[in-house]
Amino acid sequence: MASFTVENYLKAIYGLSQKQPGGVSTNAIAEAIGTKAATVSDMLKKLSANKLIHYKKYQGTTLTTKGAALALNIIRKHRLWEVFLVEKLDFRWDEVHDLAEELEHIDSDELINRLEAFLDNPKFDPHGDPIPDKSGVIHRREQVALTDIQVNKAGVVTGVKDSSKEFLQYLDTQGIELGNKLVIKEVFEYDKSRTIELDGKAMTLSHQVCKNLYVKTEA
Amino acid sequence: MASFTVENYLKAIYGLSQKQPGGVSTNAIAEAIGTKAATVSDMLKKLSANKLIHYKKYQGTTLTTKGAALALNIIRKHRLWEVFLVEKLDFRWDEVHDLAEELEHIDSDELINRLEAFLDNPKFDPHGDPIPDKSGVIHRREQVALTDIQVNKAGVVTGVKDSSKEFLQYLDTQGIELGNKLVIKEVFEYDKSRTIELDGKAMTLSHQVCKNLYVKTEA
DNA sequence: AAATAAATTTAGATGAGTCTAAAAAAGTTA
DNA sequence: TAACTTTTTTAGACTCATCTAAATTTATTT
Ligand SMILES: [Mn+2]
Ligand SMILES: [Mn+2]
Ligand SMILES: [Mn+2]
Ligand SMILES: [Mn+2]
Repeated sequence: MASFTVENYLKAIYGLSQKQPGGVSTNAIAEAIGTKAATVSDMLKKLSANKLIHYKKYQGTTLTTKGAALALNIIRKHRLWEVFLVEKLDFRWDEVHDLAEELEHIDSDELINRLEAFLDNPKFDPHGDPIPDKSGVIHRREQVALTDIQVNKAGVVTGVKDSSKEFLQYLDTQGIELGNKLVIKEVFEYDKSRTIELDGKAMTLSHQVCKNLYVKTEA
Repeated sequence: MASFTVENYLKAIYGLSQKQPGGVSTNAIAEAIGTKAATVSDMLKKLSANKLIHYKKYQGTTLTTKGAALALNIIRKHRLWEVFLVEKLDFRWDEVHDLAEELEHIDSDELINRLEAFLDNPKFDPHGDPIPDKSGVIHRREQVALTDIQVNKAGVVTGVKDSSKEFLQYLDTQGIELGNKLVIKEVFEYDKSRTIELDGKAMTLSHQVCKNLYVKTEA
């Protein structure tokens, strides 16, 4: 029903509102979508007219219930297609995002529900992000960044905060993947780097890397 | 690279040129795409400027090598997605066309080649239409319409000429599907209907139906 | 509280794809 | 051949999504 363009705006606003719950700025949307602020202003008027966002000039915007439902369905489709690409077509986790950006716009609930069943109802995508269910409900996992756990605390790698190709490929070079067990061995205050033991193997990770790696710690 | 719209024009021209090898008329394209002749005229100028078609005003159009290659790749994607939908997601053969119309525009050779391998390199789609290979080569099957074989001749159902929902669903009600073995028992000259034996079961088929059912006869 | 800077919106323009109505070309019939 | 019909193209207008440049509002500094 909604055009590709509208769907992309809604998805962008949804994503940004996770960080800026008070209202997403025009500039932030422009940057996320790769367009100009003037273009965004125009579009916000249209989205508002269609009751997809709450919008008052100069005040930033938030999704309406209707807008959020649409955004979540697109995210659901994006993540399920990513699972398909990795699990069934053997793509690597750093290769699937752009394809999913296209596939997410295929308009069929029946298709996505069958795909979900075909994939055995996965709850997380290849980057550890939760997959909204048919009603748009997301079950978030309790997980924390590696920077937030103490020395000698153990955990399992459950996701990435930065899912850029570059970061994912870096993790590949280090042999780090979802499901790995790790323990923090030492924190160097100097540069906040950490040495860890990952499935028995010792390695050093920069602060930058630790910030972007999520783990679930054992109760 | 080419827009959805351009891809749909190329596909339509390709399809129509199978019936009208001398050159496809503006009106025929308009009807196939569901648009107006004026719109098609405009588009033909653009396609011609992009060297995708041969075009002289008032003379009808044919695809260039470049245009045909693009069209065949879209057809390849369409048919492979249809196989996926039927074989992996358990859609019926009368349900997949519209979804494939969307999926065919996903722009990735890597994706479609992996999908092809995942499906075990099928040679035909769920309606019996041949799937072009990576280079755009189509291996056509020798098959004839049921109207073109003699009494007591046996054959195997290999495809449909009309792949409308209505016809496919009619075939479902009669239990006719690809792979069925049949023999023509009798032809009634009055209305050109035929009685056949299909996997042992006797039935009568109208001329209309026989025209649109393809079979491969045993040498 | 002014002045300045930054963010946002408006104004006006563009290109893709579409439409209706009118003109032109091609085809058919008398 | 001339008249009529059908097909195709052109002309002009519209929507959607975008842009640049200018105006306006809000935020920050002096
Ligand atoms: Mn992604
Ligand atoms: Mn998108
Ligand atoms: Mn089809
Ligand atoms: Mn299409």
